[in-house]
Amino acid sequence: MEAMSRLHVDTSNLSRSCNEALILGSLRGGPRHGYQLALEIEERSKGMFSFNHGTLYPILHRLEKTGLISGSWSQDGGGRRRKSYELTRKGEKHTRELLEAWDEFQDAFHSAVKGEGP
Amino acid sequence: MEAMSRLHVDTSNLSRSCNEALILGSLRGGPRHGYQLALEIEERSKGMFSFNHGTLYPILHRLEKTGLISGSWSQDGGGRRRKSYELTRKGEKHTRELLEAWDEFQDAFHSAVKGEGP
DNA sequence: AGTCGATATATAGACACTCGATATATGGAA
DNA sequence: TTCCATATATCGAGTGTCTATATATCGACT
Repeated sequence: MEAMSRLHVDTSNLSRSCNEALILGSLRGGPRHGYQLALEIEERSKGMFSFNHGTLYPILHRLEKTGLISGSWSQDGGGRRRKSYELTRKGEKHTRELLEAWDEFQDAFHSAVKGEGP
Repeated sequence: MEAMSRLHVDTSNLSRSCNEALILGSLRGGPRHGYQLALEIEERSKGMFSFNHGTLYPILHRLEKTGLISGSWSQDGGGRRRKSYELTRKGEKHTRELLEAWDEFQDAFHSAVKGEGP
C-alpha cells in the first residue's frame, strides 16, 4: 500500500499550518528574506494570501528556532540590513511531508463536505 | 468571464471557515443534530476531522444566530432531548458560495506553495 | 538638504477561536 | 443499578493572528 505521511495538518490550527506551508513552500525555490517572501506569496496566490508583518516575522523566528530554516544577516557595509532564510535538511523533509499532509487534508475536506451525491 | 464569488475564505482564521464549511456542507444532506454531525463528519473524512464538543456547539449557536441554520428541539415526550438543525435559504446560498471560495482558496494555495515548476 | 514612501525587521497588546474539563440528563446493556 | 453511549451546554486556558507602533536605510522628489 501507499506510504502514509506521518505528519498531519493540525486541523485545530489551520492558519498556522497554512502559513508555514506557504513560507516553507516558497523557500524551496531558494533563499529568501522575509519581506520578499510576503511579496512573492501574495503575487503567486493572486492576492489571496497577504502576510501582515506582525504575523510573518514571528513565524520565521519560530521556524528558525525549531531548525526548519536557517537565517543569515546580510554583510554589514553595503546594502540594507536584511535576514535571508533557507531550508535546512530537516526543513526540506518537513516541507515535503507537510505538503503531502495538505493534499490529504484537502481530500478529506472534499469527502466530508461534498456528499457522495450524484 | 466566470462569475466571481463575493465570499472569501478568511485566511486569518482558516479553522473557523473550515469547521463552518464542514457543518454547512453536511447539512446540505438534510437536517442533522449536533452529535450526529460530528459523527458523520468524522466518518466521511476518515477521522481527519473530529469535533470537540466545546468547539461544535458554539459554532452551531453562532450559525443559528446569524440565520444560516435554524434549530428545532425534538418533541418532549418520547426520545432523548435533541436539537435538529437545517439550512435556511440564506444558509444554502452561503454554503454554495463558501464552498466555491474554498475551491479558490485551494487553487491559490497550490499556486503559491508549489512553484510553477515542470 | 529635507521630506516622503517603499523597503526591511521587530515587538506588544487586543481579540478570536479551539481545546480540555466539567456539568447535566436520558436510554440501553450488563 | 451500574456503566457507557448519546446529547447538549459552558467556562478557563492556551495559542495564533491582527493592528499599531518602533526603528532604520535607501531612492526620489522638491
